[in-house]
Amino acid sequence: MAVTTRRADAQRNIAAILTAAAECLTRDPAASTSEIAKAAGVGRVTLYGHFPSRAELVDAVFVQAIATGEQTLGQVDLTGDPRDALARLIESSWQLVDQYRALLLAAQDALPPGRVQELHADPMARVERLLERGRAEGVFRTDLPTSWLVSVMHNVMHGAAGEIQAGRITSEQAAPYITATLLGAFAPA
Amino acid sequence: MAVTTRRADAQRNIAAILTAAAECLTRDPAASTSEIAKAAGVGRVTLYGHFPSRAELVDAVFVQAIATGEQTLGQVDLTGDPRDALARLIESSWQLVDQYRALLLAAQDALPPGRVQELHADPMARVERLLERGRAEGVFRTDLPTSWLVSVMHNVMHGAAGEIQAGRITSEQAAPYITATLLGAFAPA
DNA sequence: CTCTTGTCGAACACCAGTGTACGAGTTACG
DNA sequence: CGTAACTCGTACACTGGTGTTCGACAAGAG
Repeated sequence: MAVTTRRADAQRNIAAILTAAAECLTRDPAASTSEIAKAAGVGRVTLYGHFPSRAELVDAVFVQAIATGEQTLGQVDLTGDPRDALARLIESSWQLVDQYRALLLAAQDALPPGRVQELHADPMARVERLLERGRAEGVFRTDLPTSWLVSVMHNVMHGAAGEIQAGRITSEQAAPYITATLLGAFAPA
Repeated sequence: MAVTTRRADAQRNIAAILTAAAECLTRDPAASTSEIAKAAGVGRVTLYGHFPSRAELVDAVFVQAIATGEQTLGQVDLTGDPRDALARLIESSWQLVDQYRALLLAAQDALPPGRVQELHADPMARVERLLERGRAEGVFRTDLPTSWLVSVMHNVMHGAAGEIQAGRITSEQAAPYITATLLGAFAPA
C-alpha cells in the first residue's frame, strides 16, 4: 500500500495504541478514546490521526485478536478420534474466549451488525470441519445441522465465562465442564 | 404502603407506561425515556413523576415480565419422566426467552450487576428442582453441578435466539433443536 | 363544587462522549 | 541540517441522552 513510508515513531504509536486499546477494552468494553489514548501514552488527537473513528479502532483490535487466536488454534492437533480432537480444540478455544470475552462485547456494540460474525468465519470453519469429520465417522450426531452444533459450542463457552464472572465456577473447572457437556450434546442419539 | 390512594388516571398512566416500555425495550433495548413516554401517550415529565429514573422503570418492566413468565411456567406439567418434563419446560421457556430476549439486554445494562440474576432466582429454581429429580431417578448426569446444567440450558436457549436473528434457523426449529441438544447434554455418561 | 392530585409542554442544566481545528513544538529521515 | 512527517494540548462544536423546574391547566375524589 501507499503507507509503506511510515515514520518509525508513528508505527510505534500505532502499535502502542493497538495494545493499549486491547487492554482497556478487555477491562471495560465501553472504554473511551481518551482512556485508550492515555493508556497508550499518546494524545487523543494522535489516536484520531491513525484511526478515523472509535469504531475503526475497535475493528482493528478485534481483527488482531482473531488473527493471533487463529494462530494458536492452528497448532491444535485435530487428527485422531474426533472426540479427543474436540476436547483439545475446546481447551485452546476456551483460553481465547475467556481472554477476549469483553473484547467481543466491545466489538458487538461498536461494529456494524454482521461484522463480528464475518470475522469469526475462519475459527467457525475449523470447528465445522472437525464436526463434519466426526459425523462421517459416526461419533457425532447427524440429526442437527452442523452450524447449530457450532453455535451450541460457542454459547456454552461464553456461558462458562458468565458463570466464572458470577463466581459459580472457577477458571480451572471451565474447560472440563465444557468438554463433558459438549461431548454429551454432540453424541449420536 | 401510603400509595394506596392513587388517582384513577395516574394508575392508568402507570400501566400505559409499563406496557409501552415493555414494547419499546423489546424493540430496542436502548430505547430512551422520550420514546417510551411518547409510546405511552404521556409526557416525559409524567413518566418521571412515577418512576424516579430510567433504571427503576426498566426494573419494574423486568419484574413484571418475570412475574407473567413465572405464571406461564407454573402451569407446565413437570411430573412423569423427567426427560419429557424437561421437553415441556423447554417448550414453554423458549417462548418466553424468544419474546423477552431484548428486554433482558436492556435490563443487563441498565440495572446494577447481580440484579438480573437475583430476579431469575425463581425460574432457575424450578429448572433446578426438575434436574435434581432427574438425577435422583438416574436419567440425568450427576458428574456436573446442577447449577452448571441450568446455565447450559439458559445459554443454549439464548444462543438459539441469536441463531434466529442471524437467519440460520427458524423460530419453529428452535424448540426441537434445543430439546434434542439438552437431552443429549444432560444424559448420564 | 371544590380542592387535591396529577398532567402537560417547554425550557434548562448537566454530563459524557465523539470528532475537528489550530498552532506550536518535536522527531525521524535523507 | 533542513524539511516533511508527526505529535501535543487545548479548545471547540456537536450529539443525545438524563433528570429537574416552572407555571398553567385538567381531572378525579369526597
